[in-house]
Amino acid sequence: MSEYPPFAVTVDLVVLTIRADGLAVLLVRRGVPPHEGAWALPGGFVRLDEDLPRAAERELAEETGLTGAATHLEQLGTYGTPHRDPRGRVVTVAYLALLPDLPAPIAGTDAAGAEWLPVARVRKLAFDHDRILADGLERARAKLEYSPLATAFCPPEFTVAQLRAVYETVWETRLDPRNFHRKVTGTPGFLVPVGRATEGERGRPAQVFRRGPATALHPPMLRPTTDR
Amino acid sequence: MSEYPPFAVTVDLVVLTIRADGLAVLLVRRGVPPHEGAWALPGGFVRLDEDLPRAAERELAEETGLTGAATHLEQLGTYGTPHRDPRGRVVTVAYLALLPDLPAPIAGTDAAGAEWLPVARVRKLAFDHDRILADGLERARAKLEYSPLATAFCPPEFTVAQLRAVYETVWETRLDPRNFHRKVTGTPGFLVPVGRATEGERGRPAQVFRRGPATALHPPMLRPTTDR
DNA sequence: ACAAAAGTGTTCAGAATACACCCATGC
DNA sequence: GCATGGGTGTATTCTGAACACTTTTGT
Repeated sequence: MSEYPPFAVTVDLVVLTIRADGLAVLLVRRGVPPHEGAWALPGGFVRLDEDLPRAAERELAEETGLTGAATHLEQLGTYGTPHRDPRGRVVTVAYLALLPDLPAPIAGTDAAGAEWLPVARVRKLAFDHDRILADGLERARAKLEYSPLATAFCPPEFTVAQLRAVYETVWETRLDPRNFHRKVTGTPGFLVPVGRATEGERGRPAQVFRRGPATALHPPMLRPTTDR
Repeated sequence: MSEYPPFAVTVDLVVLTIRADGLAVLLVRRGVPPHEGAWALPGGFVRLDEDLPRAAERELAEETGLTGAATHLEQLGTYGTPHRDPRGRVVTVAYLALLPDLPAPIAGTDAAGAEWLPVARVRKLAFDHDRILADGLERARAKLEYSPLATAFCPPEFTVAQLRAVYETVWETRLDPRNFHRKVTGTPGFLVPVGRATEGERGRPAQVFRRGPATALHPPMLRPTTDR
């Protein structure tokens, strides 16, 4: 293989979650050049014997302490402009991960500087990570419409109101609670009732659901027509 | 960079067009090992100073003689399983290209063995190209719904009937010509009338259109509910 | 005149929206 | 009781499917 141009290959992660202050992305502060001190997406080099999704899972585990089971992880795109990394020719495969709001903070992380930052407050990221983050957000927003992906932001068991909060946060809109309820419970395979209700909350107790087996939503959830 | 694991990076192309016998993909017959003699997607190594989309364009030009202007080219996904190529660790960035049916056959091509093959007749491809092709087809089918991509299969000027034929071919369905006409002409930015009509065809002459400025379709075109 | 394809009008069914209203809990 | 949120019913509006029908050409 020495006859072919040698590239370095990395994976970078757009890890999104929903917190009290809105949609947040996991960022690390770079401790070494290039871009020392700048915020960046978590990521790292792919090992020679390692599959790409596995490398993404490994990085995610290293940064968050999560053993990926409960999470959604999908390939977002590949970025390989020649001089995106001053160290040499680095091609990065970006992955999008969606996590529920974690009760425990990030534990056992490599990068001591890892932090959740509300996406609205993200400024200048290292390399081309601004672009990658923007693509990840766009992907997430779009996929809420026609896939059951919103459940990836929820814990294993959740209420319709929690799910609605996900949509409202990611889309930055308000949705009618009554029509939303009818729609999600009426979409086959989206939600399966656990048969239990919440207790100790204000107001009437809510039914508890788990994610259903559907992989696509028919009909899709529709964003209010802001004529995007 | 010598401290990081060296990868080879290639681009592979899923080039689709529509011909009299249906949806067809551009394939080359491999002249050298591995998989010598097998059909494969066109592609090749990315140069060290070359951007990824540019590498894809270059390969497309080499295989088809096209100077990409008129075509649609988008990144499809990246495939990097450790042993997908027996020569070493090769990560390939796949691109999806959609072309109108070319009046001239493929000229000035490198790979003498390049040929259009109806997608229904494709059998065993080299490497993991079966998977890449399947992903490309799925992407194309899905994007016809919510993007004006179907026009990429048409020449610069075309009729509603030609556009409908694209949908019917890619989706393998029949669409009602009358409702289809109303729908596409009523979707803002999809089509712009040239102000001319066809001549010398059977039946009433058809208005001629060009692709409009829209990048997404609202409302989307809907596949007949085969309950995918 | 006839066949063929383009394009329009009309009807009907189902989906989205808006919102009145009732239900079940904590305080 | 009252506030709070969960959930249902219903009228209205909009969209898509079905299809009868008219228009404009070639033969």
